[in-house]
Amino acid sequence: MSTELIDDSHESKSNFIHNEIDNDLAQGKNGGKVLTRFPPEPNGYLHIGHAKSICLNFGIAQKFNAACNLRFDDTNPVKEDVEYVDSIEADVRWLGFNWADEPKYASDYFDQLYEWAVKLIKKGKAYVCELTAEEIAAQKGTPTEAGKESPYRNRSVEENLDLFERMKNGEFKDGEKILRAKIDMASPNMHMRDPIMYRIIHKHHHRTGDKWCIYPMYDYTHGQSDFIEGITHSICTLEFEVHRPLYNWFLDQILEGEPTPAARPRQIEFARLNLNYTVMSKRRLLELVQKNIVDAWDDPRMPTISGLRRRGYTPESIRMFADKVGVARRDNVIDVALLEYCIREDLNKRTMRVNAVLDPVKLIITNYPDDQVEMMETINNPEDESMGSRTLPFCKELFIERDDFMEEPPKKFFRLGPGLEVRLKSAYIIKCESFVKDANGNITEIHCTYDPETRSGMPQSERKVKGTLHWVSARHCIDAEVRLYDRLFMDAEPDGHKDVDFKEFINPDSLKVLSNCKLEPCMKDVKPLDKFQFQRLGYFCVDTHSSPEKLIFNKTVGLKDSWAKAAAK
RNA sequence: UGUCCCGUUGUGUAAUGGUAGCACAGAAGAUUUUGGUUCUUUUAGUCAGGGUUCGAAUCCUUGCGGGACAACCA
Repeated sequence: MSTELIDDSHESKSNFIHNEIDNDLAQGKNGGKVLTRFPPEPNGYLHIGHAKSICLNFGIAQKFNAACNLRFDDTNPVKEDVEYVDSIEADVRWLGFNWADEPKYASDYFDQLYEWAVKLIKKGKAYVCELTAEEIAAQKGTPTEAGKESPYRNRSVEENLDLFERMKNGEFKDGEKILRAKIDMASPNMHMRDPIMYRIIHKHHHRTGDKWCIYPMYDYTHGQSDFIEGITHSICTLEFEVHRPLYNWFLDQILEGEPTPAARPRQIEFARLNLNYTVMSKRRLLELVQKNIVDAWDDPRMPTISGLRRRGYTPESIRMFADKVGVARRDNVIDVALLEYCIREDLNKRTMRVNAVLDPVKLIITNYPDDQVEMMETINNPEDESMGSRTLPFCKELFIERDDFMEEPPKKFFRLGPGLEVRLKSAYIIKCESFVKDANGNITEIHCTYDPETRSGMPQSERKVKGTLHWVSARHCIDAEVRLYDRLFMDAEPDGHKDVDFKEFINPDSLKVLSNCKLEPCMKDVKPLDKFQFQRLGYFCVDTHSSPEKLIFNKTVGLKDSWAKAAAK
């Protein structure tokens, strides 16, 4: 396949966030500086929704000649793992983006965060609380009803300082005490009702080891991490909009009294991506993996970046997709057809066309010399002349697709049937004379004659015939396994039903393994992730578990099939 | 029965008070040694009412609809 990269860096269309940044720049904010960040929690693999965010954040960096940080929000050692850190770095790089400097970690800021927490305590803005999780939930109130104040809320600064220090020193068990911000239990914003800043977790952390047994909550960490890094624009999804006042409150407290406070990040929210016929939450995806409903995080049916990669998607196609879905604030569900359009668009330009017969039936050319073999020249990619041509062997015994023959074909069937004529791509025009069936009524052989004057390139080959079929030589072809995929869920929004678990909608036929596929001999040296168009069928990608002894292909996406559409009517 | 956010063809996204456009999907046709590609053509939209204005998708207002928020998750 072509290794030429498609430069799509200038295609990126504008969106409301770009406009806001333009406005900020025009007003001279941040001294003309722009810095964004992509802040995943390393508790799962990245999915296509993250790809949207990655393209947005790194895309802003490209557009404004700025940089984008990769920062791991690793504040919860219970759920996080280096496996995820590694996969996230690999996925971002594979998508084609480079972050500024080394990857950053919220855990790099634990010391600073601790210092600031002490400062808040000293200001009387934070206190150690001993309520249980249940008690806190009970006294938190509801969105329409104010909460109650904790009985520990008015401890002295000295006592809070002492207790917090002892929390840090490991004197208490998990859950015994927490540090809370002292804000307003009656706030209409639930996040302002004395949110938790620190909790006790006696657990080894992938970066800080056993240094800490108290870990800051996301809400106490995220805004300050952005501030520390000098992020100018904190782009995040809509659900964090209600957190914004809290982030601002923390920064207000921390920066109060600072002589020349540094610029603060501006948070701008956008609507997360939803794709129909799949789920898009790490929790759901984890469940699919853990319950072995799919192979792994990189199962080709998964909407993960690694799954799409293994399925045969290219970084260019995913970037094109991110660009086409746009960025806005209203809820959206994107049709997978758009994703499929993007990958077809890309693969059409770059993949070599090869002959592959997925469900083979033997075709015998009765008037072709028994031992003759001809090498037929064929073009590698009609969309790209520079990809050249190759030859493939033709002989008396071929395989064609079982679908390409009908015993009693309807009128508009432009393929093979008794008495019908078709062209064999890059070879001869043949005519079906007869066929053979076994005891079960399955067709085992199709007998045809060929017209020697119609070899491709000869004048007689110009003759009009209705259909052109792909084929392989039965004496030269190689075997392969081909995996066909269908959508993982049968419902357009499997996660959108209040009373039905999303797993109820799993498509039992989402994977179909074809083990008797025949490929033309040029395919014997393919490498994992090599991509091809199987002529007339679709785009296929060599699986990561494929080997020369056992070739395995994944179907990325089918070609548009107007015949299937017409036949279905 | 709180606060906040959001309603533009089927789906997504533009139009920053001045011609409602683009893409995908759908339909019809042309071309084609892939029923692919490419190229034409085409269907279809401003949630509803009221107001401001010469002029409203855009501003105001009321209603309707959708979403977010009550983890020692992020």
